Amino acid sequence: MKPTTYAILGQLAFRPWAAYELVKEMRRNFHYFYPRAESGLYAELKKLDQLGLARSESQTKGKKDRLVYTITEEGRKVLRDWLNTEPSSFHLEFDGLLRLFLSRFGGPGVVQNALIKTRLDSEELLELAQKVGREYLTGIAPAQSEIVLRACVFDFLVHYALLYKDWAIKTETYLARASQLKQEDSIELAKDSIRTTMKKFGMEGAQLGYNPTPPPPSRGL
Amino acid sequence: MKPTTYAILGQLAFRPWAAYELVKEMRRNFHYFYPRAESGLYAELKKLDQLGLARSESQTKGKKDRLVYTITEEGRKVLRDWLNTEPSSFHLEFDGLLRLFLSRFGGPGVVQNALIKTRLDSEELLELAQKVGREYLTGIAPAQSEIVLRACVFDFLVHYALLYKDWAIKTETYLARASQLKQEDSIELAKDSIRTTMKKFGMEGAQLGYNPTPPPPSRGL
DNA sequence: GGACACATGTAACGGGTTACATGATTTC
DNA sequence: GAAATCATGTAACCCGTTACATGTGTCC
Repeated sequence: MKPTTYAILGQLAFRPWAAYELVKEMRRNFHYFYPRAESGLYAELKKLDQLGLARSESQTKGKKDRLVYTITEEGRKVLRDWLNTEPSSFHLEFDGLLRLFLSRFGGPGVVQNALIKTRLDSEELLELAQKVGREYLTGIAPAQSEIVLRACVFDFLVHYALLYKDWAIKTETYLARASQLKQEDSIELAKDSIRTTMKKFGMEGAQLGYNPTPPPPSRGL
Repeated sequence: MKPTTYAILGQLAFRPWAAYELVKEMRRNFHYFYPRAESGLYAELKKLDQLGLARSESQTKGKKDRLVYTITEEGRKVLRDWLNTEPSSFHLEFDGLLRLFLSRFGGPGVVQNALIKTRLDSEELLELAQKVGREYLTGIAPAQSEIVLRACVFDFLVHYALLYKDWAIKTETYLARASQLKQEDSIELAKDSIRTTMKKFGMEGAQLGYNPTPPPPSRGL
């Protein structure tokens, strides 16, 4: 019983699904916070059947047979038990940030690349979120009756996407600025940035290393 | 050559490290956006040596020998090449959100559990971030000279942590409120939430499904 | 001198992905 | 009727984790 199993079982708990539809729905629902390769899902469904947690029934649609899976009582019980289990922590892998971190060992395009990729991906997510949001508002979403819970997921996902987008944009600006400064000034800029973030969120220590009277930048004349 | 390899190689590019220190530093640096089991890192170091991307030299500290790894020219080249490669997308696994999504199939504590766990984890990250931030501001951070780039990472991580914390808190409130409403009202609440989020971020379609004159809640008398 | 954290691994296991395979169905 | 897309898998592989194993400083 691996986590993936429960994700599928959970999706099955809403209603019976034909394999393909189930897979598509899971992509739509989980892709951004619980991504799994589609091939794995088909395999997992077979196993659920073998274990007696779901039953498959062949239905004819058009000329092709398709397997429709239904959760069993046993399946519901297993799912319920898992849900009463301790959740594990969120877990992120952010390649772009790693590259930024190491960017001084690469060519000049590394940072740009990482930030652009981040922005594009976040925008893709935002598109999707927008589409889904509209569906719920117009009442045509496939899981309309689940709207109360789904609104939480929606909310998370939108803010999550915006985190990346905003970060990518502001970081681009920040690094562009920093690259035009003398080293010591760029260091001050960095400290300012850290200080600002800390202050913004009420973290203690934000006043550290503060230069009380920064010499005004001498402009000509 | 897997991503982990490059992460280590990258860390090695800053300076030579004794295995243990390297592992600790990587934990500190990458744990929240590129987590890897420590045992794997030791194994990976050996492989870097075999491949000629790093060289290990035994040094004596106290009475015990420790291997100190240094990146080679070849290693730097490999790292550089990788950095010029396309980054992959960010990739999140958020068990808590999955559980929230499926919470109606579990007992009553599921949602609470998921939200509490989320908040605790986010607070842990915030603690760490605060500590690191202070180190940079006071100038005692181990990679002080990297401050310009690290400030970006810091910024991301703080906002990332706050995303979870804020979300957990507001979701708790939202769901508590929703659970006290009649079903139709909770649906309106959900739609409002979706609408608000969409509007807040300038997404089109936020006006959909809007009930122009919601009947004022009738209060007694 | 017993306990506990430090420091470094290794062997086995397992979950998940990649890449491919195959028929059916629609499209032009 | 050729090409593309739908629908469903499967077999191989690989990356990473878990769970241990072992010696060594260090603290009371």
